[in-house]
Amino acid sequence: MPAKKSVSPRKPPKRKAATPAARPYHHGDLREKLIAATEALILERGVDGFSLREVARRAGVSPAAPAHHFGDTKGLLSDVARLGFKDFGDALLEADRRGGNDPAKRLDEQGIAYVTFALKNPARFALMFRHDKYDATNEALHVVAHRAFNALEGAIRAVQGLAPTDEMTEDAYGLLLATWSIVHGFAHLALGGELDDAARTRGGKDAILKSFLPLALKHLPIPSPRK
Amino acid sequence: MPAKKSVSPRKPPKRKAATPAARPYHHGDLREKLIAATEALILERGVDGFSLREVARRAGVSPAAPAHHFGDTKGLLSDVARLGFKDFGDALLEADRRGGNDPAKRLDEQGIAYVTFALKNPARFALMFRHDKYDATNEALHVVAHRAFNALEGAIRAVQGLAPTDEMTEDAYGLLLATWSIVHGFAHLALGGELDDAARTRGGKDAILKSFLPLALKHLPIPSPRK
DNA sequence: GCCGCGATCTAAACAGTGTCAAGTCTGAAT
DNA sequence: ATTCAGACTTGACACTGTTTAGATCGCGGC
Repeated sequence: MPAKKSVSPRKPPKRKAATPAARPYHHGDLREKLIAATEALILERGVDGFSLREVARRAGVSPAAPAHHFGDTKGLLSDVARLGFKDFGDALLEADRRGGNDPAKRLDEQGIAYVTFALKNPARFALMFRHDKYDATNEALHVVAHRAFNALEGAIRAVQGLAPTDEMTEDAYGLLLATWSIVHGFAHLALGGELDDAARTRGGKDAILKSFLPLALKHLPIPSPRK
Repeated sequence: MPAKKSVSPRKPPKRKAATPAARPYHHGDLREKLIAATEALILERGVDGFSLREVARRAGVSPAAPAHHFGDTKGLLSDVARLGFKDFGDALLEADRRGGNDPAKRLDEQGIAYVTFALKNPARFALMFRHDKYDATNEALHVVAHRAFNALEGAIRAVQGLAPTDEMTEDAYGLLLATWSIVHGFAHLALGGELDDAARTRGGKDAILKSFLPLALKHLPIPSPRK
């Protein structure tokens, strides 16, 4: 880094350099760059290994630069979490679509998609459910999070034969809780490494998704489309 | 703090103060004091709000004092987690005992105990499943953690009619996964505040434990003793 | 043409963190 | 009585997030 600068003692104060975007003071895409750097960093070091200064360092700006775009650390992480919830909701809705007209299949596909997303995007998923790390009052975030949740509730309603406007019955709510709990818990156990020992003895690397998850989901009393 | 010291310019180097344990340099119970302070602190500020210096401050010692008893921060948190797993295992085994000879009741009681422990000891529970916060290679910790897990597996075996020496069938392992996932997921959702909105509209403060949890557990296909 | 101006970024500082190296104190055994 | 190992303190270092003041850029209005 310093090698580059040592050539010219100070940046030549010419009005315009030969190349238009040689070393722009404004580089314009800093916001996106910071978000990308954040996602890479939490993937490498985990949510708690995140450091605002390290992100700024990777983006090639000063430690105070991110503040202008995101306010503070929580602001940046809120935006990353928001993007995570967006993709998460997309994945669930896509799975729901795959279920077609079969309510049980819709639910089954969503359950698989829920856990799959968590395992394919461990850092984002971990961040998304670490409420202390981002701003809970962020409205845009709340919207996409609710959208993802509603995908699940929609399938539950279909399974129970409820119209979207019907009030949730106790039984329907219980099933919603059970389903959400089981996929959420499975994702947490898998991400926490709690299933690694078992995976080592009972099949290969991806036994968790391919074998364990269906095994567990089979025990939810939904008329299973896949037996 | 300084007010106390300003009275005497320096501690009088008398051999023995009038009161034997007036301001002992060694106070002997620092280890326990640090653990207690840690549990209080993570309860107040969450696992991430923990600070080794703050704990030392509360125990009335210098920032470097804990190092001698626990090595580093992870050492201290490992011990706190270990104690948590000890009590957790106790709670599960006690619930198992309450189940008597009814395998389904044993499992049901353990499920309730699992979530109840999490909600009554939110900070400890959160720490216990934050593997990055403590030393994973800690042997004593691994022992008590495994003990808690075995309580659950024991009930599953009983439900499936397997002897303790029998190999777990696929179905039994699936049920174990499903049960663990559902209680673990439920606990995480509840602790994350994910159920608070629903709890507000569907019953009072403790609707989560008294209403939601049985509602969810009912959907596990175990011959329920309480129907 | 240029000039100001808001947006963007830097530099320096502050309070806080965990950990380490040295040094000081203490209680007890020798 | 002196030694001595353990318990603890002191001071330092490198790191963190955030704030303040100032430098720089690009663009719209004159």
